[in-house]
Amino acid sequence: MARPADRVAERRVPLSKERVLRTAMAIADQGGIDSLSMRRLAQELGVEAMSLYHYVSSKDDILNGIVEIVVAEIELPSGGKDWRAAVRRSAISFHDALARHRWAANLIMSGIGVGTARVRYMEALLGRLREAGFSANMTHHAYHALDSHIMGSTLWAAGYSALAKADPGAVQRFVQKLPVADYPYFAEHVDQHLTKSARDGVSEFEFGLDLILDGLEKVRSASSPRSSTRRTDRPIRRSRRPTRRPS
Amino acid sequence: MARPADRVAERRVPLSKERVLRTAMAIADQGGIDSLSMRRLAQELGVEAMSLYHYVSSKDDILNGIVEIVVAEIELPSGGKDWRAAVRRSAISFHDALARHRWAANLIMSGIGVGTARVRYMEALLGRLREAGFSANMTHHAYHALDSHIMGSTLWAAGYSALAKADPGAVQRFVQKLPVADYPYFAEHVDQHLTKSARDGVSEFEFGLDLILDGLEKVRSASSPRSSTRRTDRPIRRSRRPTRRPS
DNA sequence: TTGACAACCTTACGCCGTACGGTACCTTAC
DNA sequence: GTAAGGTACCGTACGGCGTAAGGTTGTCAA
Repeated sequence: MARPADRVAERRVPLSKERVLRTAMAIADQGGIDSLSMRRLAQELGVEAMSLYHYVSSKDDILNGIVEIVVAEIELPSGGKDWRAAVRRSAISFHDALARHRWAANLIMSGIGVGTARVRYMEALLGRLREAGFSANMTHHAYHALDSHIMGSTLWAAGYSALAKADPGAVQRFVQKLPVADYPYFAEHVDQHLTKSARDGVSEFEFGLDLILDGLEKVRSASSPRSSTRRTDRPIRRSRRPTRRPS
Repeated sequence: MARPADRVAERRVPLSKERVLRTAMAIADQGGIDSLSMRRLAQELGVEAMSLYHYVSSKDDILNGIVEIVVAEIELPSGGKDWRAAVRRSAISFHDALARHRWAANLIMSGIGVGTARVRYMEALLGRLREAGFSANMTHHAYHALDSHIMGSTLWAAGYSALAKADPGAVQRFVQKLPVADYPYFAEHVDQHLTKSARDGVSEFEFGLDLILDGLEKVRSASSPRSSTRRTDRPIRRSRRPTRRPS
């Protein structure tokens, strides 16, 4: 087809895993995760689908990769006296990252692999909690309470906004169609979503987050009443050596 | 190519939307939501794929339908004085329903339609909160805090157990492979998941749930001080009752 | 007997992920 | 100069997916 000279001149940016992942993210950001197919991605890169397999091992590899990129965007909790403020900021940063890439939360939750960025985030948050005086057990619970809230909250918002984007006005139509007399509270709730003024400036996410943080602080101060910060009463238990047979 | 007589004798249970949905649920329960395809479902019913379209309008219709069935399994919060106990029981019931059908949480969160069972559940919970003395605004926030926690918590557990089921020992191998010295807290966290004894009998889900409920009760009793003369404001202890539910 | 109707099937289209096997170009060695 | 080998990319094909369009069969009322 094209003469060698043309082709040489044209395609001298020879792809890379980085570029593949960035483009995949862009597609997912724009058209949703379902619009990301190998063929579509290849097309975007001016290449055939199978060529991508020189840089990634499968589509799952791509999905893992773009999730890692999102997780890497999260601001890790800083050190210092105020554990609450540090954790709060990190959680909001997490929330924001997921809001920027609405497909990410669903991917994270659907049993995808844990990459280095994810481990680093968890390590930072867990460490920050331990450092603040939480016991190992309490830290475990605190982590999951925070993580659940972040994920659940963001997933809901993502689903809602996806629907609102796909079909604006669908919510109004839906609520007008149902017997309001039978579901007054539901109607009220939907109304609150439609008229943002009712939400008094505090997002649903931050409200729940503060609820959890307040509860945690109470537990923390109750369990270590006088000690200021470093009170690692228990040494960090090493992960068990292979007591079981290493496969 | 069976003869007419055979066919008449054999297939005289002529399908129905109910039967289609039940079978779809069974497939999803057993092999995960990805294993549910129209062809597979039809095969299970001894029928061709296109025949299903006489009972459902699309695959999404099926997904909506099975989600509704799951939601209908949730125990609605009962009336009475103790709003906290009522909401708590309902939340745990929700959690259990999602645990029985691990694909459901992901479907609910991915922008699927809201059916009557879902509306009924929301109405009951919202109404119960209002009745307990929460303001409209507070009820809105409380609902989302609870919902986020239930969804987030269950989604995480679903993903984790799906991975553990698909490849038992993957977690151990993963944690042994990473540099424990660099990620001591992460290693500790994983260890806590592997040795359930560390979890002292209170599930991650219930811990977070009680954190939220305690926080809500505090807000409630602060905003309506006179109505809290009942004994409901007991100290923040949670009942140590093990939520046993043989599935 | 006829004809309407419900229940179910056949075929086909355009997607999808990816296994397998090329081919074109670049670098390096002789 | 030329041959070898590696890197980057492409063509073809397979089995699966959801579903549009239309065909066939069995049942039953008129």
